[in-house]
Amino acid sequence: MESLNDLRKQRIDKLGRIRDLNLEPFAYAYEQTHFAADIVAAFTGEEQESVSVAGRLMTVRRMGKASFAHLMDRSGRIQLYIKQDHIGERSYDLFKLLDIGDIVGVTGTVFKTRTGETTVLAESLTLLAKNLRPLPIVKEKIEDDEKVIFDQFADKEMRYRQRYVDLIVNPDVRDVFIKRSRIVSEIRRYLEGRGYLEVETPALQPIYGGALARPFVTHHNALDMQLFLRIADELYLKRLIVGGLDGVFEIAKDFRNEGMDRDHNPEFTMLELYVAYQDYTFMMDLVEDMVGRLCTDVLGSHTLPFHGRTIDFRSPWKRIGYMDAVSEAVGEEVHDRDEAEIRNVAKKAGIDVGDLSGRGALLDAIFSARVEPDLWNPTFITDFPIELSPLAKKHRSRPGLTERFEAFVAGMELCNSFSELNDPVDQRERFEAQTRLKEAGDEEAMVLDDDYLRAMEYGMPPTAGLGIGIDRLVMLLTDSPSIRDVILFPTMRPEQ
RNA sequence: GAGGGUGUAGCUCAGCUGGUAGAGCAACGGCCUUUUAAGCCGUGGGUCCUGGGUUCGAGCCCCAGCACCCUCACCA
Repeated sequence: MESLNDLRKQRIDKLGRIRDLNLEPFAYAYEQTHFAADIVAAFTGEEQESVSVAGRLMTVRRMGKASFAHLMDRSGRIQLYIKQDHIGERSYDLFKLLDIGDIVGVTGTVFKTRTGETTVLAESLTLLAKNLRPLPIVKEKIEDDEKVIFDQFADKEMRYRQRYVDLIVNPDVRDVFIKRSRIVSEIRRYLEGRGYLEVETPALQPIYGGALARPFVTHHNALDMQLFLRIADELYLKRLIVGGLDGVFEIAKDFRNEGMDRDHNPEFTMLELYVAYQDYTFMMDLVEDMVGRLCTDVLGSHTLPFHGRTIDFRSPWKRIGYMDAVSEAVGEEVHDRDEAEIRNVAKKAGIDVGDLSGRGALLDAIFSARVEPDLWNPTFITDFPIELSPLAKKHRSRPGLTERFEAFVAGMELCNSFSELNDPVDQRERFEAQTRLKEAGDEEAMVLDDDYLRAMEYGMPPTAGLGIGIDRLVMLLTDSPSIRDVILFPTMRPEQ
């Protein structure tokens, strides 16, 4: 009788047998004096050091009255050697009742086995938490300095739904999320070090804005009103620029009610930064410098592997104008062409323009199909058409364009930035153009935000703004193929 | 949203042309005081994703559904 239920019953039965030994299977605390990896790194083979380690049993090899096991803590693994004549009969009886997955504390002395593995010779063994549900058994060995893994826990659905199991048995997964955490704290440190203020703005908004996207809608009972989950922080952060905070950033979840794929999750983390008295060229330099800093400080290199190739994050990144990139891709100048001419160019290039209308949308179709996929090493695409950029300032010298750039890496958009539009009259006209698109059925068009315009009418300094998708940045820096590999609990349909 | 794929023991996977459901690891019992993917001997373990259908008989064929994965479309 050993279905999952029976395996659980066996282990629940062990709880009683452990209590029969006068031991409690769920402890309150345990004093750790060392972490596994530190012991392994520091031990020379001489000293008779006593250590207390705590963690999860990952392997057990029993040989009658003596056994070896591996314990895993936050730092890594260390081998345990448990001998009945060392820890006593009662503790060894306890050990015989333990399973892979149990959490234990062990005090003992460090030594090296005959085969040279640094090991803790146990003097005492404490059960800290009994496992009742069998863990996937992943085995590994080192062959020709390569780690070979057997029976890896690989089912993506189970890995995402039960991330706790994934984290226990797949050390690479754990490494990715540790790196993610370091990347975010390094960004904070970088920005705080330059005097920018971290702020928090509403996630529940009566009017959504700051990006072109469909929102999630919710309802507030007490106010009996519709609220939207933010699709961007942008308009609130720029209100703070009006308010004189001059340099503000926010690292927060945005929510967009759209499709999901390798690089889209409905909730995702965005860094937005606004700096008064600067323009988009300042922001380009900042992005290049900050990402470069992350490469060296977190990953230890400016050239990183990604999808079997290498990404070179060294400065300076390539910079190319949007219209130049499109012209080059189709082998034809598109700068001064009107909508009909650009439609023809797109068709000639074999791009399905379907029912697209508007010069900007057509250019974007060409850009997405012919330019974006080929941008492997970090590249700034600059000076986007005004139709695509309702919150960006008109280019100071090139009509029809805005002072805006996006950085692309490995065919993926990494960030979006512009010299912020600070002319309230111009901004009102752009909003009105968006309203016309919305009335024509564009569900992603922006909604006019009167309070934002009111704020801008009080006077907004020239400002550079930036948004970086943190999830995508982490994907690039950790060679992760899917956004779900860098989000601890990606959005899933519920089970059953 | 479209197309393709996958779903069998706790985990990783076999399962032929439709004929009583298999392996390794894990578990359980026995032996074993320097092992390491996996010592030796033995035992048990299944909603074959779900619901219909065809058939004497379905893990396998048909229909519908669910979940996940991949590609494409939209989007950051």
